[in-house]
Amino acid sequence: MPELPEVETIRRGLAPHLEGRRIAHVTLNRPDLRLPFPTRLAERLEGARIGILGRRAKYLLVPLDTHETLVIHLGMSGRLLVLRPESAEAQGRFHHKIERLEQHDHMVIALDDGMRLIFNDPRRFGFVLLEPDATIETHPSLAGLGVEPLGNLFDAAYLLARFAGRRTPLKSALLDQSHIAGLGNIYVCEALHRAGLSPDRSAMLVKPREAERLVVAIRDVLNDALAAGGSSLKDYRHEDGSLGYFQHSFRVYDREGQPCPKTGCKSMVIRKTHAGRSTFFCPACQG
DNA sequence: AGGATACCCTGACCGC
DNA sequence: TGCGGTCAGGGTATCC
Repeated sequence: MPELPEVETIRRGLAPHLEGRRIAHVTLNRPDLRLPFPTRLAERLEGARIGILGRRAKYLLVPLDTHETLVIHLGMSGRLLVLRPESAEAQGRFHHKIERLEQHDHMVIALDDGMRLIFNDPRRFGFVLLEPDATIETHPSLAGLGVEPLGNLFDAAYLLARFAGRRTPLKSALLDQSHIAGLGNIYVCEALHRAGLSPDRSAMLVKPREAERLVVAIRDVLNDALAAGGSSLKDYRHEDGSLGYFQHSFRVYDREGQPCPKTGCKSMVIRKTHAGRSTFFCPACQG
């Protein structure tokens, strides 16, 4: 489920429960996810106090007073839950269909106030790193990441420079984390529609004025998603990172065959694949 | 070297 | 109800 807005929403949701807490106990229920768990992960975490949560692209950063940072990537199906040990919520979780989730609770971090942070991931495309603070940015997984799309370094000039000479379709270029870090398949589709640009355009052929539109569209779609996540956060009593996407805000994603939502456009959303991933777009108003 | 493809894994869904 | 095929929001290894 997680692209940048979802990971950021999870970060905000987890922060009040984790920051300042000490890790009491760590349970690993298998040796690996997509990657092996770091060596001696439990011992290195236990006793550590958690600092201010951060985020880089789709990575959640959990700094510790041991001068190491726990890095969590949720992959496609990863979820983070915070549960009270004996709460009604926990009981409900067990007695309802969600009990199946426990089957994929791969890492459980018990805090000094009794709360438990649970990393659940059915597909196990997620992974966990534990690295010294000083070398986080140079870790192979993070070293090649491009700019944050909501940061000051992201603008039309940057996009044009990165796209120069790239024949790849615009859709693929936007998904490339080495250009813009944090966009995923959904928000790329949404941003292209908002900008009125075809996913099939060669990246190198995007004009300056179009790049401006694209930057605005990307920022807007991410900020809208963050606002939606933020509003749904308020409704959570036991904090739960698994907020999901704000379904109703999608204009083209997963809407194959439905009318293009752009005012005055009478065409239909179609689907095609780029580099193995589905792209949803309007062939009429995305040129 | 850049760009497309295969693959990791489980679950949901659809048509038969 | 079951079975097979398809698809899924990500990242990386490996090919051309």
